[in-house]
Amino acid sequence: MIKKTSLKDIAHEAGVSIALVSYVLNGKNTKRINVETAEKIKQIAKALNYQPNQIAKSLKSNKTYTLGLIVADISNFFYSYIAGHIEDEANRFGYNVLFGSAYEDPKRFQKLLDVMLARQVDALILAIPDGAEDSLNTIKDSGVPFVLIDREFPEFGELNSIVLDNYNASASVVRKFASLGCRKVAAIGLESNLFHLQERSRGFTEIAEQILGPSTGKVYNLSEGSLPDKIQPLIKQILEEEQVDGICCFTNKIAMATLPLLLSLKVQVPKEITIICYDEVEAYKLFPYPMSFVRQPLEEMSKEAVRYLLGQDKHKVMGVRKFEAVLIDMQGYS
Amino acid sequence: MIKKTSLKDIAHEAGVSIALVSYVLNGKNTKRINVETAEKIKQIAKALNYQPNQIAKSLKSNKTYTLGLIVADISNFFYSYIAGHIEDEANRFGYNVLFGSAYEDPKRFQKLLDVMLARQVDALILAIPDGAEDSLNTIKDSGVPFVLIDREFPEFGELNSIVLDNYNASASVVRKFASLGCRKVAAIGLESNLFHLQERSRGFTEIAEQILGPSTGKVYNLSEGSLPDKIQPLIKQILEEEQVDGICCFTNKIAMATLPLLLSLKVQVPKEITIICYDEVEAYKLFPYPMSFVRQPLEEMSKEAVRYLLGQDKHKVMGVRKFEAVLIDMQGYS
DNA sequence: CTGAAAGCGCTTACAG
DNA sequence: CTGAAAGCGCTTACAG
Repeated sequence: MIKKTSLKDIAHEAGVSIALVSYVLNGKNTKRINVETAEKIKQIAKALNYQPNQIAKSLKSNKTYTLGLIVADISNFFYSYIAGHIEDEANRFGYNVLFGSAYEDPKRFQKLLDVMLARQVDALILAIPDGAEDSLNTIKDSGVPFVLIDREFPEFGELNSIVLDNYNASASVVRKFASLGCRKVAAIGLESNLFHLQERSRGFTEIAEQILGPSTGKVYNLSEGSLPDKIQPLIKQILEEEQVDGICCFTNKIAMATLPLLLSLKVQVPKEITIICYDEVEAYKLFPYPMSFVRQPLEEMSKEAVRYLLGQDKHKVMGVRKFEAVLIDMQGYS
Repeated sequence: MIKKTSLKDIAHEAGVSIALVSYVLNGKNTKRINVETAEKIKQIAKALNYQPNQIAKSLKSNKTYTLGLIVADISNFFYSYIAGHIEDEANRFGYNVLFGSAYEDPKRFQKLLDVMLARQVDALILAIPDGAEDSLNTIKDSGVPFVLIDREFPEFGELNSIVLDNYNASASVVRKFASLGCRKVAAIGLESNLFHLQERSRGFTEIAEQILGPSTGKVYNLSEGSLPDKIQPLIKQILEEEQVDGICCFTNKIAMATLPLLLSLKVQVPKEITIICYDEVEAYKLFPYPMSFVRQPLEEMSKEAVRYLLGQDKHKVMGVRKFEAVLIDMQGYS
């Protein structure tokens, strides 16, 4: 019960060599093997409930059929949704997924990365934190195929990256605001050097300037940790002092801090303020007022990452692949 | 860059045996080794950026430092939250987590299980689906330490399980309804033989009978797939024909189908109906009316599972450990 | 048609 | 103080 059966056990039982058992069970050199011997071996393997030891296989083949996935936080729906689709697609290729959350901490990220490389993962899908550019060297030096997801680092050349076209997404957010009659909008973002967030800001400000006029699209950045404390004064400031009539939340975390606040402050949505958020969460279904959100094609993006890594093309350079967002309108129930 | 450095490389470079390098790098037999040789070896290891191959280590040691986690659906917050805490705690023990979603499908579950066992995971944390009792034999025969999470199978003896005290949780739900003045309540559950769901039903019906009177606590079960279609007629029936004044949703999925419906039907909460849901989700923060929910101590439960498996006690039988729920009141913003 | 042998990268009891 | 050797469970070129 504790001892697992190995090729040796089967070989012993069948009175043949280990090599032969290996050939039979793997269906190799199959034509030159005595049919009866083969049958007998298979019988015994089944009877002993043989399960090949993947560790031993991996040592020989240098393939672990394991995909390493490092996200910011698996308990954030954005990443768990991605993780689910990555797993599904990986399974299709006979792969399993080893995951880790780096919580946007470069040290934790590097540690997870080291562990995954030591475990000889065949490929990596990574949401690299801000400030972990050093880890890029580890990754490149390892020679393990990788794709960055939801992150890009243009200053490091054309790294394989699967990202939203964030500039464009923000542009369509601003256009949506304009079409809903907004005159002056604001966005709440995160204090971060991450390029994809910068792009959100840049698109927001530039397009606001372009279609609503100068200084109509300010972006206010908070640190993730200070959200609970600082979001309320910020919202008040934006609404009262800045006379803004449209707010865009740049992440679902920010949205989940902002929306309850609007409810408790009894701000009239969308009469006083129009709301557009990045990233779909189920929670929006409970928000009683009309709002819109930016949907990333996450399923497609996840699967694309896996297909690239496990398909034919892993040794070609993919470079940066941008996906277009879809803006979704929600009516609310008020 | 592609070729990883091995003990052999270091040994060659240092002009010593592989064994010696292994001893030095693992700090074994350390006192009987020439200090200078040791230093030299360490230098070279560092210079060549040596990372031990875990696969080879595992083959020898029969330890993979991998924890297998099979949940119903990683993209459901309930499980991704658990997964996050399991990972954190596992990391603390030097372990990594291989995960899979079985989507409540016994075949998928068995397949994931087989793969994880073939990969020689050191321990398993499992949310076994309804109808996958056969897999229990695979698990037991493997001899791999395991804990069921959020599931229990009393008909199979005292399997290690970490669960909510679901009977008690439902009891406190009913008491809460009563204290809020409800006279006749109903619950919406899932068509399933899973014991923990049965217990929720049993506690609900029995305690309702006890404190509100006969036939005051019916449970309506829907299949997960039919939720989108059948929830609306069911809610209408419950409200209009059955004259119920309190509804309990037995899972967060059911809650996320029911609550938006109440909004769109403009049902007055809590005037017409009082709502209590199982399992916390962030979304409740956006629900504009007062409601209550059953909070499972998931962090503690997750960590307990890991500690049992990776700590001292893994070869003792843990049996069923029940955790008590906490009922949380939410004011809403209406 | 089948087997002995080498080897994947490590560890460790044993011998010197 | 150090090394040769066996072995973890597999695969596979080679020999017969």
